[in-house]
Amino acid sequence: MARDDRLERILALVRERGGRVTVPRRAIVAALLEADHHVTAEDLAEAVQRQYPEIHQSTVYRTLETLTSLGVVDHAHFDHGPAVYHFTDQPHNHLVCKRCGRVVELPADVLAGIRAKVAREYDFDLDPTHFALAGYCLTCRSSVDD
Amino acid sequence: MARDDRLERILALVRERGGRVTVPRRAIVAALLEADHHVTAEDLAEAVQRQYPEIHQSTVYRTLETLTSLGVVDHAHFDHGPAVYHFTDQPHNHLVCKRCGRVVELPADVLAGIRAKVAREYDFDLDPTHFALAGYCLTCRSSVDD
DNA sequence: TTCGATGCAAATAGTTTGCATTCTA
DNA sequence: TAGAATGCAAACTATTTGCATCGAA
Repeated sequence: MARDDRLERILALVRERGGRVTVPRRAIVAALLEADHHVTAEDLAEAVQRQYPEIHQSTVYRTLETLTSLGVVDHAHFDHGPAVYHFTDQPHNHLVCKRCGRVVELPADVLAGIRAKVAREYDFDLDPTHFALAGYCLTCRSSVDD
Repeated sequence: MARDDRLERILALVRERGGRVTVPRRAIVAALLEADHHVTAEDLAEAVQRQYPEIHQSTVYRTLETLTSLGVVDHAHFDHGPAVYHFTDQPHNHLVCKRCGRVVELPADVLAGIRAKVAREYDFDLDPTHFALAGYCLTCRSSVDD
């Protein structure tokens, strides 16, 4: 299946960079492929530990760091709370409600205009997906009372 | 001077809400008025402690929380590292370089268009100043090598 | 058989909380 | 003088690091 192909392709990248393909790395990448959405390092550790209980959280963090430097993985910050990891090939933004914490997804192209403008006028290459965008969802918006 | 007026106005707000005006609160608000720019809770604690060494960090956090719920103060998150506090009457965005950490300011109106669009199409009232926007500054952009 | 990766424990950074005490209103 | 705010210490969450050991290449 395509998922296995992706797994092998990523592991090959690791090798090409002089990295080693280990049981934990394979398991962590596989878990990320399976989750593939808004997972924290802790989520991943849990998933991986169902099969390999001895794999440590710090290994998960280190592997995610490695994958990040390979450009395969990136993370985003939601309001307070842990970072969430995702593959770099599906860029999208997150809107996080400051009141209820609900997360709304936003296709990356919605911010394309701003990105161009900021590049032009501020010499800054925006990666608008890195941080979530905060605000209030419709429900909480109407109940804001302060 | 105008700064003292602002101080008193803010403290009056605290009182109106049933809060109490104490020495620490006065000192913390004064310190924030003096700094008024990209200050962390720790910065504020330090500033305040030069005059009142016994004022504790946790009091600073609690006071900032109070001021936030009054709508006077807000904070923003830069890439990793502590939150920075500012008054709500000077909204602006921050662009933070993922490589060198440099912070570029962006007038709030640059994102006004997006804000309207997101409100219209996603029923979400964006507060784009809450999180910094990440990316690469011109200098680091040209030296990105991974 | 070397050196990169791991497991574990401990450190770290930023922030929050419980509780007895203090002091504003 | 009631109860809000404080100081202090301790807890907590997310993440990083040092180091001895293990195992992929």
